[in-house]
Amino acid sequence: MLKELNPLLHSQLRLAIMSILMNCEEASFVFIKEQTQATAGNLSVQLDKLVTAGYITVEKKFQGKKPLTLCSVTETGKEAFEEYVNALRDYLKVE
Amino acid sequence: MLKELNPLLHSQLRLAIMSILMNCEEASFVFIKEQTQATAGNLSVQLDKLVTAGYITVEKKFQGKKPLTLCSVTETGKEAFEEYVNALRDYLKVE
DNA sequence: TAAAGTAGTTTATTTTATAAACCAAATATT
DNA sequence: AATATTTGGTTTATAAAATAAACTACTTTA
Repeated sequence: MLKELNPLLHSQLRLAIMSILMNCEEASFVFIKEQTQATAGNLSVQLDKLVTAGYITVEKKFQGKKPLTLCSVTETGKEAFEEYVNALRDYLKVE
Repeated sequence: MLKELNPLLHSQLRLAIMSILMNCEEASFVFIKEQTQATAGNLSVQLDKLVTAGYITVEKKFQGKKPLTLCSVTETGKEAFEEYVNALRDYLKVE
């Protein structure tokens, strides 16, 4: 029987965000936006959902006079991502 | 840059259906329903979408007096599934 | 023969994703 | 020095998708 796929992670944009954050210590809003080609609005909404779930943290600072939003994945987020990947493997494997 | 994930395949239930069909020659409506734990209504709708996309074929017969709906993946479906898997790999890999 | 089960489909509702509109501050333009 | 324009976002509205509930038709069982 196939396992449930965490619906919070089974979304293209949120998965892309998590994928980026799993591969670096932190990433800015602008960087994630460029990498994912997402609109700012969509990105903002999806980041919020990941924050609410406790999968990422968001820090808002200033770089000189420009706002700078930095995101990074939490321990909970890492675990959820890894569990998702494991669940997904069963769907993808073809003998 | 991350590739687009085929939205028709990036759905838990449709992915599960395709996963099952990638691993056997054909599967019945009832079998897929059991394996996926989907409701009949939801399964019916999602099968239709896969048929419309040309990813699977559905044959309706009778087994004695009971209806028997058999599904199997098409060549187009196999290709789409493999492309999806490849695109997804980039999201999952963590160095 | 009435009730319950099987194998589905259709339709309505809820959830989700996405885009459009908006806001505040900084920088560039005439 | 007012006025666009750009940057870095958020909020809200709309479109699309998933899901569940209701329904159909036929069969089996009590």
